[in-house]
Amino acid sequence: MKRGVGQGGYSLREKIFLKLRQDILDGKYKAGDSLVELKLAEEMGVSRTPVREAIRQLELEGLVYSIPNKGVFVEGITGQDIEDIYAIRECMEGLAARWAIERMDEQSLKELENLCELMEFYTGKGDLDRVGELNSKFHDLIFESTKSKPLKQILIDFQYYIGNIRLASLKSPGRAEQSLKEHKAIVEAFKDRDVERGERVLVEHIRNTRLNYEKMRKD
Amino acid sequence: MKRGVGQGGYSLREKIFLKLRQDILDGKYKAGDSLVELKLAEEMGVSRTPVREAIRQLELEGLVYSIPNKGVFVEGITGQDIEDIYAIRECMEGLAARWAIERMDEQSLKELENLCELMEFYTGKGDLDRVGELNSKFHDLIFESTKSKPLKQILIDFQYYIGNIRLASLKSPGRAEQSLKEHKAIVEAFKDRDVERGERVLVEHIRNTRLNYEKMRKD
DNA sequence: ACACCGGGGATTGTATACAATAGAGTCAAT
DNA sequence: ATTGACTCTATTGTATACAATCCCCGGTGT
Repeated sequence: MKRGVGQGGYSLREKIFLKLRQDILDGKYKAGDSLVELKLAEEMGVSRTPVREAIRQLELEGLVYSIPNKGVFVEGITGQDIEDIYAIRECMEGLAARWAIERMDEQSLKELENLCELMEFYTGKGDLDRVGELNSKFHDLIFESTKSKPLKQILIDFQYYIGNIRLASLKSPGRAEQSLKEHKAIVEAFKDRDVERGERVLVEHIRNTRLNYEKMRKD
Repeated sequence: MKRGVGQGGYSLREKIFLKLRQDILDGKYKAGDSLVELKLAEEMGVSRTPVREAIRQLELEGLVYSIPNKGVFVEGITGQDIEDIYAIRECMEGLAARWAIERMDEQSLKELENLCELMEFYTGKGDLDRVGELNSKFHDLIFESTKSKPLKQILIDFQYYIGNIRLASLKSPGRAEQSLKEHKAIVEAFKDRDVERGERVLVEHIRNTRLNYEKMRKD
């Protein structure tokens, strides 16, 4: 069996989906660009079939739109979308905090603490890419701990959408240190199983992230 | 060109996607049932290709999960999922109300009012199926008016998920009349462009819907 | 100059053919 | 009887072939 995208436990379709999504989110394809199945297939050394399937999924996620018999076009996400996503997260992360605190087991709590310590370590070293990665894992773990399929689905998707933005935001001066403090406060509240406080500090963390993004956008 | 699913402006894939999703939501396929591409394709008189694409989309929505080279299985939505969805909507519809009131144009407002009047008419006639349909349109119009792609995407999907539940709930004694009152209050607040009040009555409406659902579930 | 119409290329939509894999059942060796 | 290897079937994964559609573009008549 020939392969053009490299192995790794995923099917071709899945790998292509992830790659295309990342490329769109990275801005490699801009809004309005057309994605031609055959062209993509050749670039990746596969047939049209898995490419099509990946595109259908992107379509459902709203990252591309397709005009029958004409082509599919990148929709991308706009600045407005990102603002909206932050606003939505401010609502939903409160819920996430509550459910997670109520339902999280001890092991996950330990893991959360551990992630926070790692973030501290890499923040000290100034390796912000790694910090961003841990940051994602941190929040993913909270989402996972809510044990709520619908909530997880939304928040994880959003997390991908704004991943790059958040990383850039993390690199603005002083933000990484502030962010670390906020994460520590979250861990403390979670460890105390204090729903009220957990909700408050997590929502505040999201708000600060958003404010930092808005400040950054002006420059 | 032969067709086995009937025409209607949609591609085969899209029709199959909608049909499968409806069947899962209707409980025609229960959780754990396996969906075999070839079988479905033959049942619908089409080839595997569009069936596959539809299944990939269902997978992304979380309604089925697929084990490579083994099969795809229905995940469905559980009672817990529905409760979660109501909780999430209670958060998000507040946001939706605010944005919709701020951004809705006069024409949509008129349409909203009109939908409400139609609901009154059919509630009087006791045609609750029709009322349920209008109900969906009513809320869809609000979502649309937020002009927010991320918010729309979430709420419209959720609306599909719980569509059947809501319809059943609407048929419990007295609920239709109560629901109508709440919709009228929503329209009034929207017409006055009163964000505070709009947010309050819409969230309250969702909460009542949820409470009614929970009451109904006990019987 | 301009509206109309038709050919042909580009692109997607659908069907089919072939490859790879997982798992169940069988059968022989111990 | 148990275990281990092996074949065989069901199913998905991928590639390719063919059909339908859209639209650009050039020709033609007025």
